[in-house]
Order: sequence, then C-alpha cells, then structure tokens
Amino acid sequence: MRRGFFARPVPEVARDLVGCIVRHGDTAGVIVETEAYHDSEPACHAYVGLTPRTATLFGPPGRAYVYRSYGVHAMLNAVSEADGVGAAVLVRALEPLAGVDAMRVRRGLERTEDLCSGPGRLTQALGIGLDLNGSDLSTGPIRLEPRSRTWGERVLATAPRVGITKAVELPWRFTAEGSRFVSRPRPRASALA
DNA sequence: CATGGGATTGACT
DNA sequence: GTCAATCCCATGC
Repeated sequence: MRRGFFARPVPEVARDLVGCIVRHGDTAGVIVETEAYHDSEPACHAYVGLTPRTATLFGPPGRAYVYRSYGVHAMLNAVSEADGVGAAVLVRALEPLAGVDAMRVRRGLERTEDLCSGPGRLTQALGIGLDLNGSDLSTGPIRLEPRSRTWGERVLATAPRVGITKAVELPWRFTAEGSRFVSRPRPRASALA
C-alpha cells in the first residue's frame, strides 16, 4: 500500500481499506469491516491529546497502532491523516485468505466464520501482538496490500460504530455488505454513495 | 497514590 | 439475554 494512501481524511481511508488485504507471516485476510476514529470526536483515544498511549496515533500515517482492550485483547489500527493529527482506522473483521490452519490453531476453533470476525479475534488469528505498535504497514511485519480487481463489484455499507458510548451518531463503520465474516452486531446496512 | 473505565470476548442462565 | 476477566493508563486527590 502506498504510504500516501493513509494521508487522507480518515473516513475515506476506512472506506477504501475494505477489500484490502492484511498479511502477517504466513497468515492473511481480506478486510470486510473497518471503523474510523479522529481526535476531534470523543470516542477516539486521541481525543485526550498527546500522551504516552496516544503517541503512535499522532505520529506519521501508515503505521500500526496496536493497543490492549479490556486488559485482554490486542486491537489493530492503521494510523491516518497528516503527521500531528490523531486519527486511525480500526480493522474489525477479515475474511480468512491464507494460513487458515494456523489461524485455527491460534484461535482453538474450527469454523472459518469465527476466526477473524472481530477486532480481538483477528489479531489473535494472525498472531499480532502489542509489540507491533508503531511498526510500518508498508514494510511489515504487518503489511496492507491493495484490493484485488474483482473486489470492485462488492457493495459497501455504513453504520454507527460498535462498542462506544460517545459520538455514537457518526456513521463511521464500513462493512462489505452481505459478508459472513463481519463482526457482531451485524449492521443494519445503508448503501454508501 | 487510588480509582475508574474501556474501540471485547466467551461462557453461562 | 447477562456478566466477569484483566490491565494499562488518564485523571484527580
């Protein structure tokens, strides 16, 4: 993925990442769900300003922001917008593409639909840990790759973001409509222009 | 220094 | 449907 891809308004980056590929080691998946976060709205970690926790968010675009959620799960984000702006795209669900057996071992599950259908699940399936916070998404170890040509046919849907208590009205969740690999709750789809 | 609160998940009623 | 696990960090005294 070109580095300039991420230096744009974060809702656009989130929308355009649906259909792209996340690769880590021998595992990979197609992104079917994302959410946008921006320091101007209170659901974003960067809303509180520059702190040790949010330093990666305010850094240059195209890096990974990986943080621990609920003391348990690792969450993968792609830092976006200009250096100095705190914004990122949360990757919420993947359709497994490669290394599916390794994903099953890491997750301790068999059903393909359960391997990567949630932000904490997909990091476990791909073996993505907190040590990758700040790493470059163009060079790896985590890499983001462009959409395949066939993806252009898929319909995109927008919905409110999941699991937040503030700025709940913003339609900044983006999903591949009809995908069985989107996380719960399934969005009530509204077509995106 | 103490406290409260999560960008969730999985197990259980 | 409800609920606990689990821990980092931002905030306030």
